[in-house]
Amino acid sequence: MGECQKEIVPLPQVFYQQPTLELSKALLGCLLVKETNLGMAAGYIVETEAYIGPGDKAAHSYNNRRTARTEVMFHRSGLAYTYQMHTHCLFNVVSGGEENPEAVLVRALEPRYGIELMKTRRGIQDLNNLTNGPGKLTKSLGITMEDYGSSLTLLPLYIAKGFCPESISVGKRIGIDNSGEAKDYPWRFWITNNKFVSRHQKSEYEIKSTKC
DNA sequence: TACTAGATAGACT
DNA sequence: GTCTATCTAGTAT
Repeated sequence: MGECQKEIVPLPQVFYQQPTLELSKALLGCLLVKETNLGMAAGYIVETEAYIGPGDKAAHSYNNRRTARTEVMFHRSGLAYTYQMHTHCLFNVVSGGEENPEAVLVRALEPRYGIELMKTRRGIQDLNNLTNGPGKLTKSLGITMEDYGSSLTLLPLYIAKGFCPESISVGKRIGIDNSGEAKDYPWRFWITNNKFVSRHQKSEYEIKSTKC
């Protein structure tokens, strides 16, 4: 409302061609946008996890498992990989390039645009509880299985430039306790001290941002 | 902090 | 047909 949204445009394909771990960090601070006939909803990405293909037991594509569900992971980077989990839909960014099935899970957002719409979709008023989890953010933005395989460089679902985080924390991934040694890999990234992260956890280390 | 129910798609036998 | 799962919300301890 009254805010200047003119500069919100999708990031180019080349953005998605960096290595998955780099992409996971680069996505922090970016704006995830979904436009529907109800309006636009968007938030800054504040938490991600990397899932690195055939060698990662926690990844759906472990051991190059190629099924109807994981098919899109084998396609080009920058596509949306949505996945139904219990009653929720989770959103991943395909990475790694053709025939290299990697992905970045977006775990939490900081609400930015369309906040009233998000509250309506979630049926709650608490801003702090709106998008602080992978299932919550998809519901807030209206991301569904219909977005499976869509390009993030095109409307209605896309990622745009946001801000540059001062510090990034690194730790173990969440919710993959049955994945053997893979559960200890430090492939979770979040913006240090951001209150919208899904879970507060001790970081293994922190990265002071030098890019942007 | 710990547990449990909810309620569903996809993978596999 | 059976089992598992990148989760959430609610309740009990």
